[in-house]
Amino acid sequence: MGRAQQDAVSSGSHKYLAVRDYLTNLVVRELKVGDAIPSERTLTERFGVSRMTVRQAVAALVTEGVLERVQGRGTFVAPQRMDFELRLTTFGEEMQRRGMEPTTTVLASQTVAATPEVATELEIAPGDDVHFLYRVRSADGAPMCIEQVWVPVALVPPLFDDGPPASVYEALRAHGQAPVWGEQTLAAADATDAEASLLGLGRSRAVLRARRRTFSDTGPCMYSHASYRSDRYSVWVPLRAPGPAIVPRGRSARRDPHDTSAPVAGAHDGTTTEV
Amino acid sequence: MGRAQQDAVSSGSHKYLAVRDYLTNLVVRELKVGDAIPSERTLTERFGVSRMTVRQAVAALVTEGVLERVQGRGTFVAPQRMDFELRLTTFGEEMQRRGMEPTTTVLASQTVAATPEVATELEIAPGDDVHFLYRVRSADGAPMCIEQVWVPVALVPPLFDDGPPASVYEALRAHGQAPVWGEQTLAAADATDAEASLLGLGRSRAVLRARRRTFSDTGPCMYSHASYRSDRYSVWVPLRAPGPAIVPRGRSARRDPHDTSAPVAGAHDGTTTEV
DNA sequence: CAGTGGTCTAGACCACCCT
DNA sequence: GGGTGGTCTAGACCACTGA
Repeated sequence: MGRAQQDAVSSGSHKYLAVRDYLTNLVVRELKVGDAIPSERTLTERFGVSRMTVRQAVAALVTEGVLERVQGRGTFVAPQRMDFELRLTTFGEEMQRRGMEPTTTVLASQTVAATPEVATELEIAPGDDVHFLYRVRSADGAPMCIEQVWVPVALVPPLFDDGPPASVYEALRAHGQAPVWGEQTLAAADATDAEASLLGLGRSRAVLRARRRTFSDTGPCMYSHASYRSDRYSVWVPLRAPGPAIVPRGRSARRDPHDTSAPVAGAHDGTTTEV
Repeated sequence: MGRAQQDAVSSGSHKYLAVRDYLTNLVVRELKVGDAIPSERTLTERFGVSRMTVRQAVAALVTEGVLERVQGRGTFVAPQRMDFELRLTTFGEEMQRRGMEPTTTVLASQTVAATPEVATELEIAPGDDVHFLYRVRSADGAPMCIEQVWVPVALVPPLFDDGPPASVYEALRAHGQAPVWGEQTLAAADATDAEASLLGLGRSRAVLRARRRTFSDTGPCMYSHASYRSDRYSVWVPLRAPGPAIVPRGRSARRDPHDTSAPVAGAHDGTTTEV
């Protein structure tokens, strides 16, 4: 390893990664929003690399939204993005970020046979065993939502061995099925009597229903229903201007470049009309 | 202009744009998902440019999610993204994409004084004149949602000169206030009597409420409320796993690189708890 | 004016995939 | 082995910004 002066943050073997990590640390540790980073030519000298290499590092952070370039002036720390997607977080994490105390009442925790709906969403056979968890989730002592969760037993047999986990996502991570992404459909609905009673609803019977599929590297790992009190919960969504969509001509007979043997999801553009 | 053989699609003066546009057309017109594009070295020869230039063009399309590179194999048309954000579209566009016939009943179209709420959202003074449009929007003849729209008169005085426009977004575009992005809060609610009657609700009184701010280059250009029938409308949202956020140390005293004199939106992560 | 990022060249070697 | 993308160099000129 004849690399002598290399920055302490050197990561891996690629030079642009060293530069990128240096910049990342700079942004996290020293700079404020609006501050300029060292110029590309400065970085070129400091790291002894060519300018294209520096630009590759900077470009990566620009793509991530961490930096922004302004021609003629420099490259600056970008104003913090407001998380341009909903995050795949647990109820507990979500509440803690808001400074609220999450609590949970478990109504049921058992193994059941997958209903057709659950089986479809989890891409398993109807009747297959699934872990089932049924909970009321509260924030600062007041009921916030009712949640039903299904996880294929075949995927993670010992998921509930230590009793119902406080966080299913945590449990999945611990068993090598870390959630990677998800999709969720939101709709308004009238609370059922059971929901109204569990949530302590008064006159207002409207609830926000979320049906969520969570995916790990290997496919769907969890399906869940949640009904939120409409007076305590809303969802913020950013909207992007529709660019002139660039869409390929059709599906090729060839396989995917990666062997994503699962069927490719069709076009989807956010809103859904159910007729 | 001594540019002789240049591709017919040549756009602007930059070479990488010519390559990018060539590839865009290729994807739109000839290729299917999973097809390979010409190799980088092939493009190098075909356009008489260096490889870095070709890579810049390809990189742009990879960033957009149109292409994906696979080392050792080639670059391929990516499976169609399922629009990883809600789109900023008009009601009409939305319905037409679903093959439904949109119709509109205008209940009111006038100039009114901004209420405190509207003024706040539009960043104008309470009492300032705003264009106001109040409509019932239907799909295939059945009421779908009720919509109220406010646009500052000072921003686009002649907006309603030709009567209420079929599409406010179109009208804004025509008057140099093209919508660029937006933000929207979704919540469930119980329909008011007026809403129930206009939407033709039966027993189900739940509606999905969307409060939306739409921004043009210069700031907020439109504020709107919409109440959707819960039995005909739901929203699909993708969920990304929370990455290790890279966050700058704090706000700099300096001004933004661009003179975004509007205050920077605070951190936001999708869900909102209203207490 | 000097300094910045934006574009571009004409090569090079490497890691990886497929045959 | 031959082709692909991934990384990298050491320059160059341009467009734009700010003093």
